[in-house]
Amino acid sequence: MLDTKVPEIKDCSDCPIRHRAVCARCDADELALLEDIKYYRSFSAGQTVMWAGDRMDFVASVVSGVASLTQTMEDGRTQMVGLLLPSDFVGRPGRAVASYTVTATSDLVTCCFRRKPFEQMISSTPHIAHRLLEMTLDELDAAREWMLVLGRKTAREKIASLLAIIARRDAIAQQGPKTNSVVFDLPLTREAMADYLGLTLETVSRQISSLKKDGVIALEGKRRVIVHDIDRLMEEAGDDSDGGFLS
Amino acid sequence: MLDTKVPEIKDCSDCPIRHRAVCARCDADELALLEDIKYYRSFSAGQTVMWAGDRMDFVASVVSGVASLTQTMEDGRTQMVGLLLPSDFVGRPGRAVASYTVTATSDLVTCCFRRKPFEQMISSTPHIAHRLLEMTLDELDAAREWMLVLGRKTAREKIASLLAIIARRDAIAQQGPKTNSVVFDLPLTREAMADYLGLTLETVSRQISSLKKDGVIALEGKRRVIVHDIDRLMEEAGDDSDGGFLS
DNA sequence: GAGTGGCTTTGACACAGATCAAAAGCGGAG
DNA sequence: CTCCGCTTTTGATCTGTGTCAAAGCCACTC
Repeated sequence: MLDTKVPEIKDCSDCPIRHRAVCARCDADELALLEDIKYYRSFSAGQTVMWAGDRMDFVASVVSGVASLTQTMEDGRTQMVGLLLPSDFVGRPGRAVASYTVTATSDLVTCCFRRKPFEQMISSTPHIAHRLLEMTLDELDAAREWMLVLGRKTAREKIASLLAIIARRDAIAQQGPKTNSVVFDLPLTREAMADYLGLTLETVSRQISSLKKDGVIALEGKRRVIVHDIDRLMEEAGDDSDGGFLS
Repeated sequence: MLDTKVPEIKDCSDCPIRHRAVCARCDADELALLEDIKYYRSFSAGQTVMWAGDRMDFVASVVSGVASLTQTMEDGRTQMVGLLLPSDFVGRPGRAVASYTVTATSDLVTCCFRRKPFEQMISSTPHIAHRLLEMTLDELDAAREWMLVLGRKTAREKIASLLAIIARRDAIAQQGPKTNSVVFDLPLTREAMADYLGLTLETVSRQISSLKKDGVIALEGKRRVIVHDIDRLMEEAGDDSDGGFLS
């Protein structure tokens, strides 16, 4: 498979992630500077965007689709260490070599910035530096949340946690009237879920079947998930179901 | 136990972490501004510095000692999500409520900054903002490294990884002529190690005994560890022993 | 419509690490 | 010196998840 879709967006003002990405705080002048150093790239599902250890001459924002960050040990054990959704940032300013392998989990469009000029803009444009700090702090929180999942939760709780996270994100993105039920497509294969959760794909499959049998979720095909009662799912995840407000 | 030692440092120029903490890049003028909003606080080993959910009116740098960040589930399962060493930063600018419980693992001295004025300084002082971004990116890398340990390593590899990290830090701090052997004190109890590694304390104890039996490490008392061959330890940790340069 | 390849499910069994229990080591208080 | 409380070690057993193997399902191609 090769790159297929050419993205239709050309201008930042049409951009679907304009108000959430690194550029969120930029004013018109700043945006104009960014326009000069940016270019779009698309990848189809399964393609590797970059290998750990590769030289990396750009940083990027995810415009649409899902990408994953993974680490692999010599014997092949792999752990996903990040799930990149639209508006998330890829790459590390100040570092020339990629630390993680980045893979397009679904078809993917990125907005790339040449690294050197972008680094200069970080120094000269507080709006970008500040937004990047904020996003990095959010990612650090997410990583720490994930450490609890990896270190202390059972297989069933791990699956429920992952489903809850995706469900929550979709609930926010689709801003419907708030209900107790959500329907969404899993953007990950069983194997990718296993790599995210520190499990084997067989265990993932078994636990999904078990949650289905117990009526916590329902499936339509292999990928579409129906959650009738989010609170129930959160309970299965071992999280405070009331969001911690009342306790 | 109550606070005991009063810190001797009063001035930033004597400060042992002056060149590594958030203030590393500050010039004399900027330092003077920081001096106005800072104060030292000490904690003795075992004391809780702040509880998850507490209102938090300061951020801080660890000056000396070790602190840990932990998350706890309702049923008591605990996961350490960060190990804070001298120069590390505590707290999140822009957030009024602590996300994690912070505990002094050893006797601890912190340099605290009142949160509001510190946040203003982030906006007005690029040197601080930039250094904080850099430190946050480093912590994110460390958290992701740790996700691999939690998700994919065996108990023995987890212990070896933790020892390797502490050994590496000590080797750097003590800047001796580079040898293949290191001696250091564990700043953590078996239980704290278990909470860091997602294991039980019994498993931690057994694996340490096993590494000792196999000659990978030696112990002097319960806390002092002697590593004769760091490469051997790195191998046990499942990491690239050559640091990835040759492969 | 049969064949192919990728993903997913299910089953049988093995084992690493958890759990439960007890004893040993060690430092501080009286 | 002895007692007490805390941490650590060690032992016996249990169990959740991994491993190995086979079959099912689905989309696509020829």
